[in-house]
Amino acid sequence: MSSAETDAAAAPPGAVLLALQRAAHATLRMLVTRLSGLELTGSEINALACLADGRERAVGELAVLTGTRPTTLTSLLDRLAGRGLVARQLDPGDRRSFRVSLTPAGQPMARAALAAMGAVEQAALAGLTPAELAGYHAVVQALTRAPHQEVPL
Amino acid sequence: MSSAETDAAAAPPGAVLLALQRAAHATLRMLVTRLSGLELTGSEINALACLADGRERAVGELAVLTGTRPTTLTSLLDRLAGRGLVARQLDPGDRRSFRVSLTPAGQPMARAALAAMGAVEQAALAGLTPAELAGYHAVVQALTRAPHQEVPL
DNA sequence: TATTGTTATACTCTATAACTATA
DNA sequence: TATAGTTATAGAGTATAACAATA
Repeated sequence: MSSAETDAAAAPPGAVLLALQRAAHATLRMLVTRLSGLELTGSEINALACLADGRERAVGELAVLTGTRPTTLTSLLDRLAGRGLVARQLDPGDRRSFRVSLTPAGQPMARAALAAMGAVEQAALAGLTPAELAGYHAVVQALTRAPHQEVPL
Repeated sequence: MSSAETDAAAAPPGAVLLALQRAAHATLRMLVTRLSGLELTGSEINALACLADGRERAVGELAVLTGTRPTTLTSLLDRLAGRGLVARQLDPGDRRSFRVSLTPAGQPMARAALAAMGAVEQAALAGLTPAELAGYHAVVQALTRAPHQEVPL
């Protein structure tokens, strides 16, 4: 009974997060390369892909989806809005909040961003099993939701 | 026979990479928070953790390990060297190349960085199975090694 | 000629804190 | 009082191209 639980995070400590950083950097560069014709940065691709389903989101919601902070999104959205790809509208229900949405010009860009992600995934994961993919999602979700605690040294 | 292969990258396209970005951002912030007493950025933590085993590495090797570019590492290593945490020495075997190593002051910092990664992993992954973790590593490695091709739109 | 790493430049990402407006 | 988001500022990350030294 001990091995299943104690081995879960075993192997060299840090290997999970080091591999995560490498993969995140590598794939983001792949996306920027694939979409180089669109002149988008990695974070812009990430944000557009999160909006590709056509649903409006508050800035804070988009920050959660992209893994960034609202502060970061302000300038990123300024840039996308300046290019006419997204629009910000006051939320009538809570007028402190903005609803971010794709413009007609932004929709194909967002779909292209999401499609590029799908293409990278297909190219990379063709030989893997559904069980491996399910394990991946379980681990990544657990990491994302991990306690964000400060631990004094 | 179709499902195992066709489903590997199925589910919403982009879900794998979007989740990867969220997890990478979230965990990096956890590490910075945990190690806030050490005044290290996320990339510095990542680089130090890669050096924590005590082995010297060329700048290019460290770039591969961290998922960054040599250009990025130059200023990062300048900063760590300025704080006396790492040293760069000419490689006698290839005098174009630098060997990067931890100083005595850098070693405990690097060990702390790696230990923080291990702590986040343990906190997050306690309930997961070895099979899930193995699936995670398979997916992340496949993503990292994916073809880095440019695909015209 | 090709490669390693740095330098220079410009832009993007990020964190912090202060601020506005709204709840 | 608390929250959503922006603004301001400063520092860190990134890509590109040009460069030096070495292979």
